[in-house]
Amino acid sequence: MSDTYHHGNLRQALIEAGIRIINEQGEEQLSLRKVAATCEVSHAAPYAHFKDKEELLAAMQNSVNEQFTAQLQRAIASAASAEQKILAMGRAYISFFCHKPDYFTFLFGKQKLVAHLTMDEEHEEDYPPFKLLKAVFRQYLAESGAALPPAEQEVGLIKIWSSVHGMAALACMTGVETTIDWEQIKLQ
Amino acid sequence: MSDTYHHGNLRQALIEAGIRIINEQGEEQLSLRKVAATCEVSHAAPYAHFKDKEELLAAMQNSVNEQFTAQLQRAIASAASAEQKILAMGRAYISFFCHKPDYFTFLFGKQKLVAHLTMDEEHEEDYPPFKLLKAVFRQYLAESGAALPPAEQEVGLIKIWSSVHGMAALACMTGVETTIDWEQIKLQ
DNA sequence: CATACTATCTTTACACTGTCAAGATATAGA
DNA sequence: TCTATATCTTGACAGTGTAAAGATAGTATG
Repeated sequence: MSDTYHHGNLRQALIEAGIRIINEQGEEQLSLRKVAATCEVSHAAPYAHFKDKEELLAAMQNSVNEQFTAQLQRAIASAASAEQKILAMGRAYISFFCHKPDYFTFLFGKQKLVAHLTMDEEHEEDYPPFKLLKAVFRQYLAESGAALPPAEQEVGLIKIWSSVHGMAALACMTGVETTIDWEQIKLQ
Repeated sequence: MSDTYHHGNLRQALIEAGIRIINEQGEEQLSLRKVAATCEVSHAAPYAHFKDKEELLAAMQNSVNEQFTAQLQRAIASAASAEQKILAMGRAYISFFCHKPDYFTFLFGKQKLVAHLTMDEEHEEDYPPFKLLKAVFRQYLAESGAALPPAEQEVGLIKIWSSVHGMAALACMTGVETTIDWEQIKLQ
């Protein structure tokens, strides 16, 4: 199969066009027909390369994940110890998605909630469950007598929330809830 | 405006029907027309109560969040210290979504990725970035000389991943990246 | 070279979606 | 009783994913 068939390499072109649309217009604006039109091809042409819309989406995610993995790999290359590598991965992880925020929602979903994850009291009313955790966390800080600066308070809060959230995700999807030792969640 | 107008209380009925559809058929199967049909009402009737499909979705999320908050509140009621409350909230958080897994994806998005968050080597090939973290984490365990049981290994891994993931979400959505002290991510 | 074969792409069609506009209907208030 | 308003129905439209049938162009086989 040649490289300059009817279109050239439509499969790859569709993947790249889809990713470009997501970055420029957001995921909810992505449709098979629009991707096909971007490649100047009929609306049913993608079905020669992908069984589904889902299969194109999966191919797009694979492509993004390759870039993501490459960046992580680059980050740990120069780190000495494993602990350093973990920290470097954390930085690279966040850096990657900060430069391409649409990739984050594309890979992980909506996630709008986390915008409320700050300790300031302005967005207090936004997300009730998190408001509750904030209040309890302030109480915890008071009890433990620690006078942390605001930035560190935020980090502590995020650590708790994201740990629990990640565990809930794991437990929901895999059902391994009972194997988790909850005492491990404790602060510090 | 009476309580037994044409339909009774269509607004509430639509919200409940929508939630039921999500629990029984999944979110991707939810459509305005199907919700309307479930309430035995014409396909345009919801527009008397909701401007958008999005507005109905938001109302449904509010309803679920109310249940969620109530369960968290119940959990912390009997806890003595703030630290105990945080742990109780963590347990209640996970318990809530374990009993209604579709609520989790409904509120937080896809999240299928986290199914790979186990330390067993079977799903190793699933998600390359996470595979990388797993390898580095094993290396870290070896370096630190700790012989943790598998369950605790998983918890450590989840703590790191979910912390970084949660911080990436925060940084992407709010742009507060620079205020975070990364040294805090360290293990323990 | 001629033929058959296969991958690729187009055209047409269908059911389904969200949304809007115009009209019907029933309740509330004057 | 009359009017106004909220609620609901009907009908329409553009856009969606997808399947079927046909056209086209490359590849392989004789």
